[in-house]
Amino acid sequence: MFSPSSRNHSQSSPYEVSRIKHGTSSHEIENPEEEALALFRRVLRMRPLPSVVRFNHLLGQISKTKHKSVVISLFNQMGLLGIMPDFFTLNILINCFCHLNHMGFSLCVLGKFVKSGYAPDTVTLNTLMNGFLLEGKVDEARECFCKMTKGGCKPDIVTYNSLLNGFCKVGDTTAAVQLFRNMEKDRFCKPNIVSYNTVINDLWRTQAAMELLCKMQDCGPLPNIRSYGILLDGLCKNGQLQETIELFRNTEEKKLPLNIVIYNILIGGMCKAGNLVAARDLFSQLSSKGLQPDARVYNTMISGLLDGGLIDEAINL
DNA sequence: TTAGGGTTAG
Repeated sequence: MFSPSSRNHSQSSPYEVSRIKHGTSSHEIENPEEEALALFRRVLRMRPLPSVVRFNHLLGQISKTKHKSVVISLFNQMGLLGIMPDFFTLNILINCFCHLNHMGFSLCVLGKFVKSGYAPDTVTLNTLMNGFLLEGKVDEARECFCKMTKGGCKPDIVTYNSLLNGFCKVGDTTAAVQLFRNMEKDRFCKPNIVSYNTVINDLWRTQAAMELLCKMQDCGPLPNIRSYGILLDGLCKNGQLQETIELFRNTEEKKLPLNIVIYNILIGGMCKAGNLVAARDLFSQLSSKGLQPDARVYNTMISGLLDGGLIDEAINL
């Protein structure tokens, strides 16, 4: 039986936790979470007991409401009634432990998986890796990836992208690029737009980022507005004004849906370069493009004007 | 199939 201490819940019964949280009486069912819990309690009293599939349905529903420790408590109640967990139950349980930062318990369940004769699948792999990455444990995520794929688990695009993002977050660009190359070689799982944007976001200071964009334009997947946003931001940060303007024109030509973030990047870039005329021009274009300036754009424009000594204009903006 | 999950630009 699994019984980790919960960080977020008291020792009340699952149903009580739910009632307290939502302030309802025991007779009022107000949301799907309460409905699932009430149903679970009814199902526990049924004789003969329903199949494990029915229980999995309910556990899955409750798990989606983010009450992971409640799921674990219900799983234990199932055990007391002699309901054997199946492949799906165990994956749900692993997911709950991962979200509660109880990776030790997640690995215990994995052991139970193997002992019961189940082979962990892509869902198990992604869930475990996500658990490690949530804790910032990239090395453990990598080890998990290596061990499980060697053991026959097939990685999918999410497996790769999760690890890619993990490497980028800790600044391990070499590992990220290596993994990206492995994906390019993988016949079954080529990099997609998420993979490209993740790597471009990591390489924005380098020429390699622009080369990746060209590659996308030539061979696909086609870059989206976020790909351009990442690069425009990089060019602005590098002070490459001419390249910024060219790339922006390229974005316009491709008729990609320009948004307020793109304009804020450009306005900030122009202000930084001291080109307040261009910054003001971009700002004044917003309404004609159907875009509503938000607080951040105002902030960028006002800061630019103040830095340029145009105090009255900043006040009257 | 009942389970899981990825970029996140200002």
